[in-house]
Amino acid sequence: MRTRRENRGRNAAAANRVALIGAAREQFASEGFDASLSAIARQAGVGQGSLYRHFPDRVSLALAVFDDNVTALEALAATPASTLDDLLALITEQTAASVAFIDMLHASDEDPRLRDVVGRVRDLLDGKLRAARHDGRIRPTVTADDLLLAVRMVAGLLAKSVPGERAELADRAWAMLRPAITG
Amino acid sequence: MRTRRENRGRNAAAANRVALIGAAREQFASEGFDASLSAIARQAGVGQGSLYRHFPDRVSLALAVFDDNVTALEALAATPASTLDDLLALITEQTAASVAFIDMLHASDEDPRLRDVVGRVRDLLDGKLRAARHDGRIRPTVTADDLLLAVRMVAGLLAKSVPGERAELADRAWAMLRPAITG
DNA sequence: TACCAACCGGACGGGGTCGTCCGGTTGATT
DNA sequence: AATCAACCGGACGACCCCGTCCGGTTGGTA
Repeated sequence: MRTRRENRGRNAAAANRVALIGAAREQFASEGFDASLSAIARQAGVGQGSLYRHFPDRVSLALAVFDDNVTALEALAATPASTLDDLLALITEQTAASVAFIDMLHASDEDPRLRDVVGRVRDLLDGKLRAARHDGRIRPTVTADDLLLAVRMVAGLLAKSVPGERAELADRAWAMLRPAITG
Repeated sequence: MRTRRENRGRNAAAANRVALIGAAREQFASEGFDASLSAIARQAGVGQGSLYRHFPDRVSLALAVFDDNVTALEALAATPASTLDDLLALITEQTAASVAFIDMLHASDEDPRLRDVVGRVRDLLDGKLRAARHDGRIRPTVTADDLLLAVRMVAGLLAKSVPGERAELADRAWAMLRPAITG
């Protein structure tokens, strides 16, 4: 929460943008994708006007927040040493950290920008899956869509649970799902 | 949606109650546990006042709606011929039919009445699980809590999906989870 | 210094919900 | 017919959110 005096004037734009993204990250994390935009502006110490000037709609704000997440996933996947399990673990960690990221993974929403995010995640899973088919013990019938389904199941479980219990719940959930993947 | 004239007067109470439960069932099904109470009263063709007179709070209305669901589950479980799979199938069917029932199954909520509902479901799963340990092929380490976890995973998946896709999604989800149960 | 483009905060209108409160209707009872 | 307990619908005040609009501030520039 920034003070209200320092963010006026000509070159406050960049700082305001950063503050908005930070506040949005927190609100999205706890409240989900439908978090109140007013609350985000409030927490950022910024007027409603500035919020809408920087981010014309809720989706563009969400993309600014969660692009970091997907970028981190892509960076991990690009490391040849990283395994499919590593990737699933990071996704799980990210979902545990933010209800809105869970919401984005489901994206039954119509906005194509949100579907693109899911597409990127799916592609990463697909890539690692192909690599793992050779290296590890992967059940041959498993598809990338199956993996995405599993991710969504775990995510949906975490969505409606107390943050403190998420890590343990995720472990139990993956313990049940892993046999279906590794055979 | 009832007409507005027939539900005045001294003995309209019972009819209003029925209309409210019906409207609530529909609204809860599509909007989830947080459905608008105003909308429910509106759809029932009943004033706000009557809604709150019959059901002082949202939970009591939800209980009136979903007691039927749990009763049906208990009836099925009481049939000796019914299997654990039958029970899981009916639960899945009920969750697919109502977002609010999904919400109730998670009940990270503090209200003890909601937790009781989950408790009843858990007990049913526990009973059938014990029976199935003798009859069918059940992995011995599986507990009732594991089953509840699986149910919640599938439910959480269905919660954020288009109703039309739910049946197929549920099938795929259970296909992945079944190995963890039957071993 | 005087100007002004760029940017800002927050008020505002429109819309929704919640829960309460009350005047009005109904029909059983006397 | 007169009464009145039981019950009803919906208005109402308090609250919140969304998205726009505008007067006000800032600081670079001439």
